[in-house]
Amino acid sequence: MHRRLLSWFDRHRRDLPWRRTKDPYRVWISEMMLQQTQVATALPYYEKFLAAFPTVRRLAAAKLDDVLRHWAGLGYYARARNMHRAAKMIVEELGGEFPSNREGLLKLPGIGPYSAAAIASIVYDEPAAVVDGNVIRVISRLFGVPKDVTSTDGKRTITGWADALIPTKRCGDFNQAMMELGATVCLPGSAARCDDCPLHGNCRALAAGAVARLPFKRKRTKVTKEVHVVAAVRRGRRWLAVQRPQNGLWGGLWELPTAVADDTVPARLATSLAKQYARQRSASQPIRFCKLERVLSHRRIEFVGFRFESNSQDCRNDAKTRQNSATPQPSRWLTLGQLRALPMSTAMQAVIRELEQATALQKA
DNA sequence: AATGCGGGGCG
DNA sequence: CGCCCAGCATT
Repeated sequence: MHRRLLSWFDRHRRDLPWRRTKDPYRVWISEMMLQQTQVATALPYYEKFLAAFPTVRRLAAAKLDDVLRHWAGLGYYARARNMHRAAKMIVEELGGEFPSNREGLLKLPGIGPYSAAAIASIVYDEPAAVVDGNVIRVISRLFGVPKDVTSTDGKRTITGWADALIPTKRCGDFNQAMMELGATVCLPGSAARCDDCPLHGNCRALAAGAVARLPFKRKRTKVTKEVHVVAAVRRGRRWLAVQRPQNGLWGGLWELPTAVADDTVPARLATSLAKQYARQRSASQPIRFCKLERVLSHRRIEFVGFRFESNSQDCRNDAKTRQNSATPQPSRWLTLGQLRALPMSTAMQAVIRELEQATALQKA
């Protein structure tokens, strides 16, 4: 496999300016530019940047504004700021010499696992495997990795394969070949050009007809964050429970009066909830009894619960479902035991457990 | 483990 | 236009 890949690389490698040198400074600049950035985008910047800052000492001596000016348009400007800082560190602390191994490179700002391995392997021939987006794609297909590559476990698996594959000779070329394959042949989705791939005989995804589906990535269901305010209103031994609307989240389940917090202060929102559902003109001082988080498939909800003491005596209508214009949802005054018998989301069950503990503590 | 950080390419 | 791409630092 190494032989096939490297001979393919020898024949098909793109002639890129940073491949004509083993100067660590120039390789470093290229690797910084290529983070999250395609070759075609970085290309016009590379020579101009090096013309302005031909050595690490010149870069270190430059004004940050000047460095940023030459970076303008490339994006992720922290890369330029980190490069400037790293250049100063190299000049002032390392006598102008680049760290000559992965370990030392990793200490520089802006150089993480990928860049450290890339520079160490290309410049110093250190057998450190790179894992970038291209390598993730190639390896996930080659070995048919069924795991979500955005997860810690999936990333560990890919890195494990990469470390196992890295040869002791031509390490830099091997790394570049893997990335080149991903960038030009083993393309995302159905753009993959498997007919042209030097490893098509080794590829489990190709054999299984799964190329277009790999690498597997968890759907980025954008998780929205919400704060739900809960009002626990007590009259003697009974608490006010309401039923949620039939449609939507937790449709038809019961709960303590709850509302999605907007900009208002949670305690104020809870107070207005308490007044509305208990049909009172005023409410007691809110006492916070819980703050807990529940993660659903598409949202992360923080429940903030407040307890209220109601002074009205009218609390014996527990069995009856009540309807009125102010509270369109059915509501009941119930003991904790009765409350537990109602269908409720696990989130609301957790809130009520907190409520029980808080009131038990209060008695004790 | 989640989030912010740009800009380019795609359909 | 919205969606996908994907290293590092920070929290």
